[in-house]
Amino acid sequence: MNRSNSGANLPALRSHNAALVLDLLRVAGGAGISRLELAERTGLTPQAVSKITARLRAEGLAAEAGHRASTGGKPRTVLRLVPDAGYAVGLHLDRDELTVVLVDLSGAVAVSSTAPLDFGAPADEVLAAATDAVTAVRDGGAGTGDRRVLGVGVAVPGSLDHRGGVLHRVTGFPQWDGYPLRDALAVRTGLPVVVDKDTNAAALGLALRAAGGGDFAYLHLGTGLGAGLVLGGAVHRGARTAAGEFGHQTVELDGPVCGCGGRGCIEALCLAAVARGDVAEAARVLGTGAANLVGLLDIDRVVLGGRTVAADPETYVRGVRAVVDERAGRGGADAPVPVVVAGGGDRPVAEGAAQLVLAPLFGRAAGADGA
Amino acid sequence: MNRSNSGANLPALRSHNAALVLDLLRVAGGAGISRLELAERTGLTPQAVSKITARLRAEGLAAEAGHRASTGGKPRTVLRLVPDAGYAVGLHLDRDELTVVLVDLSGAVAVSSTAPLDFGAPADEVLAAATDAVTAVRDGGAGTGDRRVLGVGVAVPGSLDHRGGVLHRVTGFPQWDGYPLRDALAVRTGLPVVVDKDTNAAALGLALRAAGGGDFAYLHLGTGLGAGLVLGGAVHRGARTAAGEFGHQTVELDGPVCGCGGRGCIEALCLAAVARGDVAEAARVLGTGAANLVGLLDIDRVVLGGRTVAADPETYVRGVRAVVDERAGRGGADAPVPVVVAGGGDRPVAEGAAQLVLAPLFGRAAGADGA
DNA sequence: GCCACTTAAGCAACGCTGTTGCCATAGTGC
DNA sequence: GCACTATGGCAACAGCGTTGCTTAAGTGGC
Repeated sequence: MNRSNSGANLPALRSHNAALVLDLLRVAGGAGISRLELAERTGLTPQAVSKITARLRAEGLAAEAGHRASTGGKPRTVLRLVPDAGYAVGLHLDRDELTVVLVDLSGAVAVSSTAPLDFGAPADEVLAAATDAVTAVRDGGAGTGDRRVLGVGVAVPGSLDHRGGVLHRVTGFPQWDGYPLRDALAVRTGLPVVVDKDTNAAALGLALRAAGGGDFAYLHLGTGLGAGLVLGGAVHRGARTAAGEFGHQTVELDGPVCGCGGRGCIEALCLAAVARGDVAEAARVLGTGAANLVGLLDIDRVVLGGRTVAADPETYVRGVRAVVDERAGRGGADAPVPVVVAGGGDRPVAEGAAQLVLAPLFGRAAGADGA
Repeated sequence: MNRSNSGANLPALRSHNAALVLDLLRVAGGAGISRLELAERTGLTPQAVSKITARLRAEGLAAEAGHRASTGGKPRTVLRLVPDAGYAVGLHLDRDELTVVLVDLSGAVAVSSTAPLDFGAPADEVLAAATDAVTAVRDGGAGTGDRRVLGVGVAVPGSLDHRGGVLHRVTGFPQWDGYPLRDALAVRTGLPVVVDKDTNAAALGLALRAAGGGDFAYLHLGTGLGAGLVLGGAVHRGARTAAGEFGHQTVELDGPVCGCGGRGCIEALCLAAVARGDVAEAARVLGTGAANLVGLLDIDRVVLGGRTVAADPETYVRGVRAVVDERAGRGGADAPVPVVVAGGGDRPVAEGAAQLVLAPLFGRAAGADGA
């Protein structure tokens, strides 16, 4: 088990194992997975897996889906996740745009929409727009009978308190400082709400597309430069939800002054290169930060995103990969760390926000740090 | 529970809760802790705590130690860890020196010794010296009746594979590349052996002196510059035990060439400043890296160590603290991140190595990453 | 000095967990 | 058609924390 500070009883044991199985079903996707594979992966006995999957089937979360070819005996029964057993709303509040998605348990987007937003408007107006967007996707799309919506995940720019769901100051929008977004939206929608930084949401969503507990970094280059970290399968937030402050790391001692008051911040250098059209240099600077990160945390995979990257993804991937590979080569690493770009424009953030709600179901809630 | 990839059964549940209680007893130290406090901290019922502590007492790991003052009813019985219920050997193999310690469950050093070592000598010779040192501390000291030694933790410089206990190349000592140190020493001593990087060991040992699952960084400045990270109470190693590569992060784009082949590595800049006697500049450079780290991971506490730091601890602490505080102030953090220096010269590494053996007892084994 | 009250800790019964031993089911191959 | 193999469920079981109640050990009022 883990190093969480709380004791475990039988219900906790049960939900831990159920989450584990559910996560394996999720990762298996449409292909499904058999009971014996589940037993091997979890270390539980086949009988225990049978009991657990029976419960999941009774709850409607899992279903049998055909059989594998026999290997000399009774063929294995394939189980898969029932995607529409639950949904989550993902809401991305950006500075000028609102994106909302409805995703099912498998992570597939059922409904999605985008609208302009003035994040600088009074809180009530923004909240009303957000509430309307949530209501719209809950009722939208075809076959909208009785969808079980588990909650709303909200991704916002800037720093905040994840535990309390309270925003801190967002650069350029001081009126949000101290605003209890989680509780306010929970009252309006009648749903549980989780709030997190946009980069954390994106990182979670992108990390969940792959299996396992690998360590993962998402680097977002848009109007600013930030990072989301997923360590051991869960978002690493730190005690104050302040982790991921990637843009203001110093990569040039006594370098040019940054808007934050520091000197030689990677964000300032990167954005300056972008501003003068030197994409290759921006990618090299970004790659330097990525290489620092990979070396420091032994990250397994780096994903780039954000509008600026989306404008010229190949140059950024090539530039970042070059720096990361070169550094890794010096360290004697065997396999290079993959560097890829996130697809889908800004939607990964909204999808990741929805995953903030779903992740606990799959045992991927953060540990002692940011739960 | 956690996001480990393995299922949990009743014995796992039991040992999880036992470890949790044991960790609270360890942190409480000589002051002890009552059953009801344990119940509050763990979230378990008082009755469950009674059962768990009864088992621990039966195994000799815990004992009753007096009573608290009454608050109107039966006074609480204080429980404490029995330190000599188990010991661990910590071995620090450095480039020119061998340090060995015997610590008890509470982390107190019972026996300790240091001897010169030629790490460049043939492996057999080094191993023989290490084995002798282990044997000496097992039998050394007073009242050496029947100490239960749980294992040997070994800290070595340079990169390695923690899982397999195999060394990679150590700068300047290529003959160790691929050497199966763990198994070799396990055979010679007849004890379980755990191998880790010196910085990781030091970080673990220093982090365990405080309670809780805070995120902690140890920065070691000696012949090189490295870091050990403790996230959520356990060492963060990454999938390849490569995390903590702090010294070769770039803090000056196109800066001076470093021995690693890169440019502007923090290690090169820091050591260059040390070489020309500019301790304040070295501290500033180190502080820049520390601030990068604190911002990226939302680290709670930074500890400095290593011979170079030990030569002028106050200047380093002051310099690093200045940079970290200044950066934190810009980010709007409330409380400054403490920056302190590790006491005890090189012994923290050996003590931490011993904690590599003890940590699992207290539920602080690494998670999916490096277990 | 006695009694009422409060708090701590243990005993016994209980519900629920995963495990074990055994059996039914459903295929393959001779 | 039979022997064999692998899958998966049924039933009994040991062990976990929980619940309800009892006993132990103090304080404070009268």
